[in-house]
Amino acid sequence: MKMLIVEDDSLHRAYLRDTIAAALPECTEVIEAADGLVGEQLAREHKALHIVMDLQMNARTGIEAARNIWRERPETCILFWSNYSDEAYVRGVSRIVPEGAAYGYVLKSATDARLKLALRGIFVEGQCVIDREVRGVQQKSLGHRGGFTESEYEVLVDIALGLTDRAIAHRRSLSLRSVQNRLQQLYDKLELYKDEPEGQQPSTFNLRTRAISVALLRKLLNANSLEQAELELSEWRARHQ
Amino acid sequence: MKMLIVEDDSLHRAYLRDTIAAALPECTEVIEAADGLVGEQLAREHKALHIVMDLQMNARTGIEAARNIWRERPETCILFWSNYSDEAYVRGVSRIVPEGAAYGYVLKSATDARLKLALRGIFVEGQCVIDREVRGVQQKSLGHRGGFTESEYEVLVDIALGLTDRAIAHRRSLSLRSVQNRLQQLYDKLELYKDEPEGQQPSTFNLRTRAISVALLRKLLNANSLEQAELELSEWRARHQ
DNA sequence: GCGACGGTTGCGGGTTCCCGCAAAACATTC
DNA sequence: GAATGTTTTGCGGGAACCCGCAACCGTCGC
Repeated sequence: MKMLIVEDDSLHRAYLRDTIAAALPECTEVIEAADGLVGEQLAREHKALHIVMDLQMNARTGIEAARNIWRERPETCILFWSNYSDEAYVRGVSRIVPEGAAYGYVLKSATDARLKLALRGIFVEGQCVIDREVRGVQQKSLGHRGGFTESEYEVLVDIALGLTDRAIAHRRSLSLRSVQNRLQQLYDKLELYKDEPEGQQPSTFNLRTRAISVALLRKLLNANSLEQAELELSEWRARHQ
Repeated sequence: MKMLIVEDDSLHRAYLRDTIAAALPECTEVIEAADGLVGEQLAREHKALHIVMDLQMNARTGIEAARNIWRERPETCILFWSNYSDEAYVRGVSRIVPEGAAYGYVLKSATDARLKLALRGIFVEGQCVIDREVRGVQQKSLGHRGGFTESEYEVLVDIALGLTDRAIAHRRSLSLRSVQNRLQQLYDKLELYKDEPEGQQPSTFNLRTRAISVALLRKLLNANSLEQAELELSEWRARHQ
């Protein structure tokens, strides 16, 4: 079995190497990459089918790298090993995992035992292994309890990119009014009206920017997801001269 | 010499412990904390005067913890050891370091040798040791080459929190128009007009939200600094019922 | 004293945004 | 097909925002 490690922190890389050696004696070869870009290349060269991947790297995000790798070889098994369980990450991952692929999402704060279990589960048994904390976030984002629909999430990203209503309408092929409706739903679900003072004085908050603010605080968005979205936006803008 | 380590990642904590033992043989006692909150408490209990501190922890940010510690004992020496050199962090740190205190800012990607040098420089010689990359950011933010003045930075934070012009004016004791002037300077310096298409068609970007977006992309702001600012805002709002 | 300069404030108009109201389009169910 | 619910769209008004213009201050240097 060949294993590829994609992780920018050398300490964590060393730890992974040791833990993999201990948990997977059948693993004969370990390759390492320090960022998503070379990770992608190595995966291609070595036709690696087993990958442990950090999210949050400079040259290329773990999510981007994984998407490209899965595009070429959808049967690849990938274990995402991250510090955070931000909804932005969880959403990003489940958006790209191909039909029936085995993958995992384990937090770096997990114990040795948890990580080893996940390694065996994914790479030997072909299971999906998702940490409890992560699972919680996943459920919330998909289930209807305060979760956001795909279209609401789309407009959230769009206003976070700084687009106007009109631009969003154009991009998503909607009428102006529909965009504004979605925004309203978004404002409702984010509970922007909660922390407004009671009185009738003009409100302290600009809803549009406040929405971005609380989305960031709630980890619905993060810097990485924004960067990604920015890329997609400029691609789109290039296509539509 | 007594040393306090405040760092949430156990691997990094172990690495620090080893490196400190190697670089500072005069260090007789090492205490550890896994987040800012207990870091603060331990600093108080042990009257620690030498601290290595991570930024970016859950319970309490390194910056908050350091501010509180320095408030009590301004002669404490603190080495900030962080993954990133975001302007938001650098600004946050230099905002709280007391007159004449010895401190350091070293990136986690630095080599062993660099870290050891910094440890001796700060804790033995009482120097300030700032990594080159960090220094670059610091200069830019203070020097006038595209840097932001304190007041521009203030309004940037305020709109990122989602405040209206009126609310900002109230908070900062300015007229409405002055706030809008500052916003305009901000928009200029962020070069929001750059990536607008030439034509006369209505612009694709909402300046106010776009400003937040590019500030995040440029690391002028990050999730931590926003959280912090959110706290200060709610304190302020409590004071003004 | 005086002109120059940067920062502040008021005014006004054009645009965008927020959102209630109601009609239309589509999907569900009986 | 009739009844019901959901989503989309247009209209319109009030508020907030962007910003040019002009007047008003304080601080310099001379």
